[in-house]
Amino acid sequence: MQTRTPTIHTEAPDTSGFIPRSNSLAGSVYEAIFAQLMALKIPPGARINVDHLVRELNVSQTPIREALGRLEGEGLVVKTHLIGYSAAPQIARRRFDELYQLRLLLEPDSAARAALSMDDEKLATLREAAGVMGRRDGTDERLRYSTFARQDAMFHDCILAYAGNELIRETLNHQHTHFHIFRLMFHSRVTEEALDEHEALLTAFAAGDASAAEKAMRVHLEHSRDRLLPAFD
Amino acid sequence: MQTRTPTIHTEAPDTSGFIPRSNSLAGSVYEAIFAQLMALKIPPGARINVDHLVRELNVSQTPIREALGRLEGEGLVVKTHLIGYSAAPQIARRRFDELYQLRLLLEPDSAARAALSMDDEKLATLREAAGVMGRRDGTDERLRYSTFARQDAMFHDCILAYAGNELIRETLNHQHTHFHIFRLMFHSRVTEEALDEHEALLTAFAAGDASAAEKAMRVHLEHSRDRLLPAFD
DNA sequence: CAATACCATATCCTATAGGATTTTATTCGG
DNA sequence: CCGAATAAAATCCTATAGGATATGGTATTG
Repeated sequence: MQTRTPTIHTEAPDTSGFIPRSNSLAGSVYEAIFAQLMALKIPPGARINVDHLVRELNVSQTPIREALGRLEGEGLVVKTHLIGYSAAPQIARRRFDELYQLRLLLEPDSAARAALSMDDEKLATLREAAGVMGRRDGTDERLRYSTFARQDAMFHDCILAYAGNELIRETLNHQHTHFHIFRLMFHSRVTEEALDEHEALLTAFAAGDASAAEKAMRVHLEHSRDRLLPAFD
Repeated sequence: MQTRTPTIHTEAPDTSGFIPRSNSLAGSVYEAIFAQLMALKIPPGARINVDHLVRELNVSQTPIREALGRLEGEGLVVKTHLIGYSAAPQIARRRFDELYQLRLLLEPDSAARAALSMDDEKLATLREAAGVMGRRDGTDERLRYSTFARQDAMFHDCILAYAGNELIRETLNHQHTHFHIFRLMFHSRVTEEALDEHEALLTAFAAGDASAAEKAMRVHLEHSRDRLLPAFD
């Protein structure tokens, strides 16, 4: 039949010179739902109706179920038999503490390793990501936070990349997905402190000082945690 | 129509007093494929034919695709558009190193925390899991390894449970899945050393000595890594 | 003999239809 | 007025069918 006209061709531009395998419908659906989760269009805990998605994305049920299964495997979605899918529940206080405990075990060490392998090019990239130049005021609060969140995530991810352990990087990025949703829910205000802490890290990196980088990262994470903690009141 | 008779009723006994929602077909299929992966019935890198599974499990394609999607989200299965699904490739040397680096960052700390919250009951459970009594010889090599692998996994998981951080526990268990497959591929022989190292940990736990437990775990992991390293030659 | 083109098969991908179960709304009785 | 039972609707779950694409073998040609 094939009378329908899928409206969600994401079609990644495949920069890395591979065979341009056009992505499957299931893959496109996955990205679409993922985006909705990240943008809080589907809030935490809300039910996800398959039929609605059928009409909205103009695609049949099968690829949607496949995509939802994948999201379930990643922990972003929960399935209950004969009830259906729903977005993963809001992060709880306990999980929040556990996450920062995990970050404190992994990221300071990664900062130290990154410091040891630092060079001018990497440093420049980090400076860019740190958003030192992003201190402009006057923009509205929402855009301001959105910019900061992206920069902060990029900054930390760069450090993990330079540390050289892809497994740790993937692990933390995975958790960051949940974390991002949490932060969005609370519209946590951006403080200038975070940027100062980033600069402290940059200074350590510039000097190639591993132990200083480790310590700076530890301080940064602890402050970050304390800044977000009031959200649970 | 429903003329078929599914042959894979796993039907978990739901010990934890919840509503006895009989698990969905997709869930049963997931468990069946998962078991085949863990038992190396589907070796790493091998292609996974959906039609074969249809005939083998006597179930239609849809729940199979949903289950495969979930396995993909967990990283145990890889999908290539218009090619199909295949089991995740064998763990590479690099990933092996990264895994032990991750474990060395997380598990010693967990051992220390577990030591602090130790009591008689937990200690008894750990002794049980440590397999101190499992030193019997005479059994065949294969069963012997299988027993050890299960005990070792249980032992480490118990420690993580007592450490109190569920997120870390989940993270490591997730990785352990891949690791298990790796170990099975190489039929790595069980040495008595591992059991000695477990006993050293138990001693530290019995004394409630956090730093001793941390150190013992670090030593155990490093030795474990070195014992498996020859597999890459 | 080697390389290329072509065709048949296998496999994947998507769409549609129908049965099973839960949820919700309505009605009746206390 | 409240609670329980019943009926209807919504939703999920599974099965089947057909189109699209890749793979592998065979024949043909240089």
